[in-house]
Amino acid sequence: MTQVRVRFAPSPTGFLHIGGVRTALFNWLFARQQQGRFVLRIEDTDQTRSTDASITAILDGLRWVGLDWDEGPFRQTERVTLYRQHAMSLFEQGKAYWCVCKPEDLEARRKEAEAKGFSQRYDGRCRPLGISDPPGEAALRFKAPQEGRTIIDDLIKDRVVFDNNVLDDLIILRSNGYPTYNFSVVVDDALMAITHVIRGDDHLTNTPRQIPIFQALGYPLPRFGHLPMILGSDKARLSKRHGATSVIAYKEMGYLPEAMMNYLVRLGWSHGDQEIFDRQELIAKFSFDHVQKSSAVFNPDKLLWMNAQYLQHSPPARIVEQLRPFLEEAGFGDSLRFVTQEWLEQVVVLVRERTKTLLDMVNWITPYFGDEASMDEEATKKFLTPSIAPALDRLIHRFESLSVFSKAVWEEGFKKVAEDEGLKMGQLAQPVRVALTGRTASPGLFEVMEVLGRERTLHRLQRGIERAKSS
RNA sequence: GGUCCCAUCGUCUAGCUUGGCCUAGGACGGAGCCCUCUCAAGGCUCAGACACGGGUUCAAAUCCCGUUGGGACCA
Repeated sequence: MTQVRVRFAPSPTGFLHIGGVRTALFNWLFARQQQGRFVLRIEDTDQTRSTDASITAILDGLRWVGLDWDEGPFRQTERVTLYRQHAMSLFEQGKAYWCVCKPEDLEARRKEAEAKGFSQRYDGRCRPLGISDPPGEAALRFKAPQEGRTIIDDLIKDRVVFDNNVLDDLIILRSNGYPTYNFSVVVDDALMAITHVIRGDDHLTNTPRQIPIFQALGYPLPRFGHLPMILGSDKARLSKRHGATSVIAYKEMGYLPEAMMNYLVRLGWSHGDQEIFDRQELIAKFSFDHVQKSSAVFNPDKLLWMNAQYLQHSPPARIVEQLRPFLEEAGFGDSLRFVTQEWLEQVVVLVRERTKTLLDMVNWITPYFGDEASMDEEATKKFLTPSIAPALDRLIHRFESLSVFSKAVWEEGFKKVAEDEGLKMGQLAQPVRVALTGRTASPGLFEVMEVLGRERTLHRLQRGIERAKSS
């Protein structure tokens, strides 16, 4: 059994998008499951569109989601001589020929063929010429097979059959000396000994063009697997107008990479009814048998739900780790120096079931920093009225008289005061909530007190009374 | 235009290989109820799909053919 080798081969023409991440993920999962190798290759031969910034963005994106590669990143621009050598070797073996057709002539002939309703492929007129030393501008064309059929036993689509007579002699080396996409891919996949080419199904029709090149070059064929595309809500290919498509944008919006991965893997793959998978489970359970053949619509709502699930169930320490940069960003850098990891974890547990992103979480955590809570005007006006002041005052005295500070004891004290004042739980709870957090919505009151601590709880209640009296 | 791919709730999907257990299951989203100190979370309930038409068969979401509709690639 030879070792499984897969690759992810993005073009560095922008950020790393959702679709690319999913392709990378499926490759990565398969590699890890098979104890194979995951190779990263940057297809940057289109120099007009490729940028270094984009390469950086792609690597950052992959690192963020934790898809680590075993080899590379290799850059195609550093391998151009390799492609030329292979192209020339095909020429020397009579498997490729020089084509001196001018681009404008090709275009004219194509137009004509189109008008007459004929096939628009290259007519092969330079093929019989046998030019050995082209006079000027010339491209090298591959002699594609003209008869027979090319059969792909696809890992996902099963058997796909193409008649070879639809293939034209595609250019492998342009007149400027650069290889074309279909050629450099084959040379790389062959030389890198890729055993399984797992890519988007937009490449499915490229595959019968590539297979004969592998064969002509004398390399063994990899297996192919063509993943369905990801679409936007209007069923068109996912693009910017459907919202954020860069993974890094999701990082910035406060998504956890593990939630992103879990969401993406379920987009096209399933394991019965299971929705939540940790990484090890995914590696163990992943199988091409259960990859969907049809394309899938990206659903931001479900991703948000998935993120909320991870926020609720991940170890608090993990969330704090992911949350810290967001707190810094929000201006809590200084406050962070005065709180313990333990306290932060406690606050995370306090608020997490009402948050869906780390950004949400920052907002929910805000009231627990500092001595004072920032007061929502409307909430203050509504609940901190002069009439509630006596009850709050009584509450403070009650709390102060209690020898222990604990959730259970303070809750008991609170209920007693409410009863004595003839107030329903809710009538006293809302004013207290506003006094403690500045807001009308918060976690359970006594959990809040626990996180604030005895002194700050009393202090904020006192301030609440002042507000109530002066309103 | 040519070639190829695809087709189960609005969306992601289970089921399809090996027809019957499917009056089609789960999840997101939606509606409602319960819980409740607010907001959530959670629990329960409801609405919601086998694209269409032919076959094959005692029996089809499942097999075959066609149609329609989406999509990709080629330039």
